Order: sequence, then C-alpha cells, then structure tokens
Amino acid sequence: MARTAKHSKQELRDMALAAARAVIAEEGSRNVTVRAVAARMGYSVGTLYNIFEGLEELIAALNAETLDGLYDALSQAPITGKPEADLHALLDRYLDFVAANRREWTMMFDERLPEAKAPPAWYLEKVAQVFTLLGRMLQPLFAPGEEEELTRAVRLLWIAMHGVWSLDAGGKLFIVTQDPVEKVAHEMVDLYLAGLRGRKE
Amino acid sequence: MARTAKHSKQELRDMALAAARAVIAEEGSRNVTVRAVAARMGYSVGTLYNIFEGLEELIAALNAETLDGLYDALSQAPITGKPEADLHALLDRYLDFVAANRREWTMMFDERLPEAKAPPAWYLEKVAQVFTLLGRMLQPLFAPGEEEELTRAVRLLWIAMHGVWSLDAGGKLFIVTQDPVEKVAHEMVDLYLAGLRGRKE
DNA sequence: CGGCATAATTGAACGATGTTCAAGTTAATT
DNA sequence: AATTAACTTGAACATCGTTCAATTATGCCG
Repeated sequence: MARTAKHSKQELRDMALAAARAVIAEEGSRNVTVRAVAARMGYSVGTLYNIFEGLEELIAALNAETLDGLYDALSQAPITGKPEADLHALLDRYLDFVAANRREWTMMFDERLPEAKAPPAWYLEKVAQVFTLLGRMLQPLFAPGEEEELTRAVRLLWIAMHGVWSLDAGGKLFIVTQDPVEKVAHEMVDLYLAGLRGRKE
Repeated sequence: MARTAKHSKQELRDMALAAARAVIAEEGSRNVTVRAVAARMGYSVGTLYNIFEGLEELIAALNAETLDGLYDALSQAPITGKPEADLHALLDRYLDFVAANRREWTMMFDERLPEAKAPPAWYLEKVAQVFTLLGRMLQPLFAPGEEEELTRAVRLLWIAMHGVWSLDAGGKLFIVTQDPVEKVAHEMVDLYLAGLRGRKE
C-alpha cells in the first residue's frame, strides 16, 4: 500500500473512465459507484478522489467522452448543400449513435448529483462543436447576415430532437405514439424544415 | 408507540404529501427524504412505509398532484379559434405554472429511483387530456378529414415542447442557449406553426 | 367488565451510498 | 543514509431507503 506509481495520473484517469464504462455496460449506469469503479480498476476509493474531485467530476469526464464520440459520429456525415438530405442523413447517424450508446447517453441527462452548477468551458465548447455541424447544414436556408437566426434555428432543432430522444429513453414515447423513434425523429425534422422555409411570411 | 389512530389513512396520506411539499419549499427537492418527510409530519419512518410502498410511490403521488395542478391551469385557457394566439396563450399559462412550481415540476423529470416501469394509468389519462386540449387549438389549421394529420401534429408539438421542458427542468437548457425558457418555448411554437402552415404546399 | 386479537406505530438495524483523512509505503532528492 | 514528498490505502462518518420485531392502544367479543 504505497506510492508504487505504477500508473501516471493520466493513465489512472483513463483506467477510471474505462472502468466506469465497463460498469455501465455490465451493471447499468445506476451502479456507477465510487466503490464499483475503484474496485474494477484495481485501486481504492481514495485513489479515485486523488484523480477526480468526486463522483460528479468523474461522470462529467465520462460525459465529455460521450460527447466526443457523438461528434465523431456526426462529423462523418457528408454535406451536399441540400439541407433536407443532409439533415436526414445526419439524423440517422445521431440515432445510430444514441442507440449504440444508450446508457452513456442517458447519463448525460440524469442528474443524480446536486444542483445545476455552471458547466466548465470545455463542455460548452464541445456542445458548440456539434451545433456548428448543424449550422453548416442549415446554412443554405439562410441569407448572409442571418447568422443570428441560423444559430437560433440550430438550437431549436436540437431541443426538439432532445424531446424525441428523451421520451424514448424514458420509455415514454409509446405514450405519445406507436411509431418507432426513427420515424418520429424524421417527421420532426420534416416539420422543422417546413417551418424554416415558411418562416418568412 | 401505539395504535393511536389519530389520523385516518387518508389523512396521513395528505399529511405526508403536505410535509413533502414543505420540505421541497424549504430545503429543495433533493432533500425530500423519508426521514425528513416523516419528521415533518410528526411520525416515524415506519408509518410512511405503512402508507406508501416506498419513497418512489410517495413521489409519484406528489407528481400526480402536480400534474393535476398543471391541467387545471391549462384548461382555463380560452380557445378563440386562432391557433397562433391560442397556443401562445396556453404556453404562457404553462410557463407561469412551471415558474410558480419549479421545484415540484423538476421532480417529475428526475428519476432518482430505479428504472422505467410501466407508467400508471393516471399518467396516460392526464397526458391524453392535454392532447385533447392541444388538438382543439390546432383544429383550424386542418381541413375536415385530416384528423390523422392533426393528431400527428399534436404529438410532434408535444414532443418538441417536451424537449424544452425536460432540458429546462434538468437545469440543462442554459447549456444550449442563454435565452430564458419562455423565449425558447415561444420560438418553438412559432417555428412549429410556420411548419404547419407551410406544409400545405 | 375483562381479555384478546388486531391494527398502528416505533426505532433500531442493515446494507448501501459519497466523502474524508490519518496513517502507511515507496520513490526521489539531498 | 536520511529526509522529503508523493502516492495509496481503508477504516470511519454521515447520510440514504428499507425492513421488521417489539410495543402499545384500540375495538370487539364473551
């Protein structure tokens, strides 16, 4: 029990996140616990507190990686300049990613921890990255100089999509409709695009 | 320590819910704890478990009351036949209610407790109630015989608004935008209505 | 009127949780 | 070789939800 320094701080960080991910996969996100993560990475609870300020920060780091993963998945979507086609293609990637990382994605939104604190800057940047991606696709629908409206439109789309996903993740989408989440999401994009094209009148 | 039977089961239920509400108001929803509620109503933890199956059921009962309150607030909105005006007026009532019951409203969305179970019947009914309300407001936008599209439109609006609700309730809306929830919600309704009107072509 | 079954109520106990920190152990430096 | 500094530990603390044997008052029945 001592300073073996078997692993650097960075290694420990990675080990912890990997361990947390393993816990999520095998026991569910509900069991992502300081003790569970520590045990799985072969260290004690104290070491975890040496790396992270607390469980909250560990989960935040996990969410950061998840967000990076989403961005990687989305950024491979082609941009042809036709918003309809591009958005639907992007949506498919989003749906695939969320389906493949359902538990991790859920963690980003359940707050098992205290009250809302101000998110760190790097977190906001990652979100902004994704928004920029959306913005590039929607650009053809806006005239030069309408950047403000463009960003507002991007945010609304994101929020609306979050409504779809969040109902689905909570198993409550079927209360609203019998349609599968993919269909609902694409309908939402259609209605949204129709709104953008018709907004001038 | 005995069967004083000072209060009927119904009374105890009401006392518990009132106590829980007091805790929410004074200490925040995070402190709605079996012990805190029990202490505040002058009983022991055991008694609470005699009334409710557990904390989850207590919170569910609380949420039921909250949802009733929302419907009461919404159902007073007038229906003039102009969807734009009606929807925005309805939205204002919603926003007022949420502002006045922010902590209670938040509780409906954080599931601090186990996993998704089948939602109770009362929840489905109350959601359907709100759907009907929305449907009446949107009716002027649809020709007779388009009932199918009407209900689909209502669902999409509900889902999109849920995106706003759930992000705001989780304290995560400000990650997406700095605008207040009121502004975002109204913008969402505007875009949605533009989409409905523009879809006819 | 007395005894008894029953229901209501209690609070200690259990196994979790996140978090703290004194103590111990090793590596690096002097 | 001695000292310093960094690392690691795990027991301890205060919570949490939940359980349940024990205790007490009530209403009923003979």
